[in-house]
Amino acid sequence: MLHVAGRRMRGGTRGVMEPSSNEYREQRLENMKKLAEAGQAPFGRVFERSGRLAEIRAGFEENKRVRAAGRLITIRDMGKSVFADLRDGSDRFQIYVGKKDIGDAAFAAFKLLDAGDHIGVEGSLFTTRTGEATVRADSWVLLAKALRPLPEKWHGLQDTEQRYRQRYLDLVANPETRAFFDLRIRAIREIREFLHARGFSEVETPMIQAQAGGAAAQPFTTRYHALNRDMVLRIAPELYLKRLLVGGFDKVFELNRNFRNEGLSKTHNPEFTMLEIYEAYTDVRGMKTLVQDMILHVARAVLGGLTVGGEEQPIDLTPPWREATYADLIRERMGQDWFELTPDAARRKAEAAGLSLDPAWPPLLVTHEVYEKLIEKTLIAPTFVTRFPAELIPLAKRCEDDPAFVDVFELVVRGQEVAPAYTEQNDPLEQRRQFEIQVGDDAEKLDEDFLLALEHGMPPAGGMGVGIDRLMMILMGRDSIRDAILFPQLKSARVP
RNA sequence: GGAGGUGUAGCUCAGUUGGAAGAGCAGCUGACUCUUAAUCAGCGGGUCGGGGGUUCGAGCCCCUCCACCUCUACCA
Repeated sequence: MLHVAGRRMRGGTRGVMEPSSNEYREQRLENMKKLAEAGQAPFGRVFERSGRLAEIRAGFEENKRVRAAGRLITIRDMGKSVFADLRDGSDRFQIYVGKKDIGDAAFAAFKLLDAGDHIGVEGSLFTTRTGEATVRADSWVLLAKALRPLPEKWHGLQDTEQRYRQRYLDLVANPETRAFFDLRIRAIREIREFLHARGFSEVETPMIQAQAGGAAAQPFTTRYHALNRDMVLRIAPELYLKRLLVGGFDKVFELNRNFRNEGLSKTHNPEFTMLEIYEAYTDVRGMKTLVQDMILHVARAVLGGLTVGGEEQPIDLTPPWREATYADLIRERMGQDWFELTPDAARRKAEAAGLSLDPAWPPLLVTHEVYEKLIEKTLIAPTFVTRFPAELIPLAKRCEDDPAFVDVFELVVRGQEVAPAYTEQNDPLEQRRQFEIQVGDDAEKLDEDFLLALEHGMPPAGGMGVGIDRLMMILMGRDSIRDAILFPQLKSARVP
């Protein structure tokens, strides 16, 4: 086996990813052997450090004794002295290893180290002639040998496939990747704190369910052996969160993974992180305030301001955000008489605008295609699109003044749907009718357990879902969801 | 699922009309006690994604398979 090295797998015979023997690995194995002979165990154990490198930097004092640990990133060998950079999860820090300081044997052994190795050093802090804070080592210990080289230091790791398959290399080699995920982590923490501060309880509901509900998507199926039956992974937590409303949780949220059995695209990953929020005794207008406040809070906390999305296409989140009805947006794009046109005339007009339409589609779907293909992607600044046709959304309540529409909004930013919110349907009889329309003749698919819960009385409530991966894409100006997820789904490189 | 693009050294990339596979970084050897992409001298390193074909000759042309990227389809 040659050269696989985690890069492209060999074609036709899809090899299981296995260690390749190459020159680099052989050399490092040789160095490891020599280090062991010099008394350095290649895979060490605990090393008590004075602090992370950022803490050592913050507490810098000339001649202060410190113990520092990290990964060797670069090594600048000057002969009888060596400068090298250590990196840990917090910072980069320079160390200096001088032959006179450390002794001939330890110095010779130090030269057997390779970039990528983890070491610990003990020594005193000083400032170099060029003004850089540095640890002058008087002893060092190997903590872990790296048998493979890290990606190159200038260009980092560019190969998209390798960046996703071996994300750890991307994280080591490309600081901006690490920075993105640090911000994602921070944003999620801020969302939780924001909701906790407003009295919401975070809950966990089943991911393995007998029946998929709460959205219209294909589920992943799985087999529960002990019960001898097929189960599905949830496509949404909605119906369980509503059961909790019945049970008396009047402010709840869940922030976790959903699974949808769909194709991959730059905006779709089959498992994605979703925030769902339900609050009793409010409605979609309560959700509007909540989501706006929440996104503003996250933007301020994580990015320090309300201009988001990076430099290429900055988006100003300063409120108030635009609000427009679905029908008005359609009329704005397709003409004021759109809803008075005959179905044929509307169809011709949509086709003239560049859409290709399925002949079987009723007027409602033709109109919705106009919205999805011609309008949504043009909404760059945050926009609440309200009052969708009732047929499209079976889990929401009708508008009080016009039952043809439901009392909902969809928050669209940068042409992407970020957060749908509803005044939730709490009438069990009406909910049953909607489900019956949805499932048609297949009565077995009716979620009787959920309807039973509703019959015990669900308080009126506002509910909302926020796609966290897409929210991060918008905040950070990334075009691909694969850049927003640590380990995005890829086709397998392994033999089944 | 469909269309297009891409795949060359560990990494980042060149490679002309089909005519002897290259550079930088990394690696190895040597020099060098304040470097910052250290510097200087020298040396190795290739299944050109896999398989098949055309040709005197293929990294380059053809077929096929694999992966990634983009568009598209599916997706409330």
